[in-house]
Amino acid sequence: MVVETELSDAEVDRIFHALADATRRDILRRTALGDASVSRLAEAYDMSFAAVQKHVAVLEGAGLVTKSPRGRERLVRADPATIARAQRLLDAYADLWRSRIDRLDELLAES
Amino acid sequence: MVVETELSDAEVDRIFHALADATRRDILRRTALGDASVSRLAEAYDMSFAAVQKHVAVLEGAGLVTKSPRGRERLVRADPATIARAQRLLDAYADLWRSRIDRLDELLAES
DNA sequence: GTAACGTGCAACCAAATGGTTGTAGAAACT
DNA sequence: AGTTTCTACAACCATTTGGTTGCACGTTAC
Repeated sequence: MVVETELSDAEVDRIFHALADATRRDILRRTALGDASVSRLAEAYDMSFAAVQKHVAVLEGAGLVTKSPRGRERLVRADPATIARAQRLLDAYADLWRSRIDRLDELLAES
Repeated sequence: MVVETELSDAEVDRIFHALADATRRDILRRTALGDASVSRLAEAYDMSFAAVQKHVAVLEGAGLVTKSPRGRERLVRADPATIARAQRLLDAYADLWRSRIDRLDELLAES
């Protein structure tokens, strides 16, 4: 059974903030396809290793990826559970919209 | 028929950045439930009218809400199409993860 | 043991963010 | 006509962000 923790505003902030950068979305894409070390990821972008390290830290702080030591390197892997949580957040807004449409339909039906 | 425009990195940046703030998410929630003027929205938050105005501008820049003049006020309404686009973006990452699982399953099946 | 590699972290810097106050214009009310 | 309401926008300010370089430390390779 899934625990389904409640997300605080700050946590949701971190998730969407982490997704609001093309480099971080690309890192998420790569690590969703397969684990990669930080230096391996850094090779792919036109910026310093430290910059990529910071991006990974932002993703990690949002819970979108986890890091596990493997020898001298750290393997970065995407956490699908957090992605699923973000999806459900957007579902909630879509639901609000649908409920609004339903209410408008009711009002129109009453006339 | 739906046009289904391709989203640029900058547009996706704006969508997720707009969602990365609790006040803006609440504005989106309120306007999804029903249109509201900027000043009506501003009453709900403990900050200046100008600050709320800026938040609405960020949501508008991301395409998550639209503003239409109604007398001297501007009605803010949520745009469900952009919310749906954001959902599909997250779907894409979830799909990547699923394809990875599938590949791992194949590898295990081969052994 | 020494050199090279991978990582983490601090210090620094320019630009963006999120808030403020103030000013000004258009629409509505009396 | 004059006042109030709603909105827009500029200027300003503190903090955060996203990048840099440099240094320290553990791990692997020779």
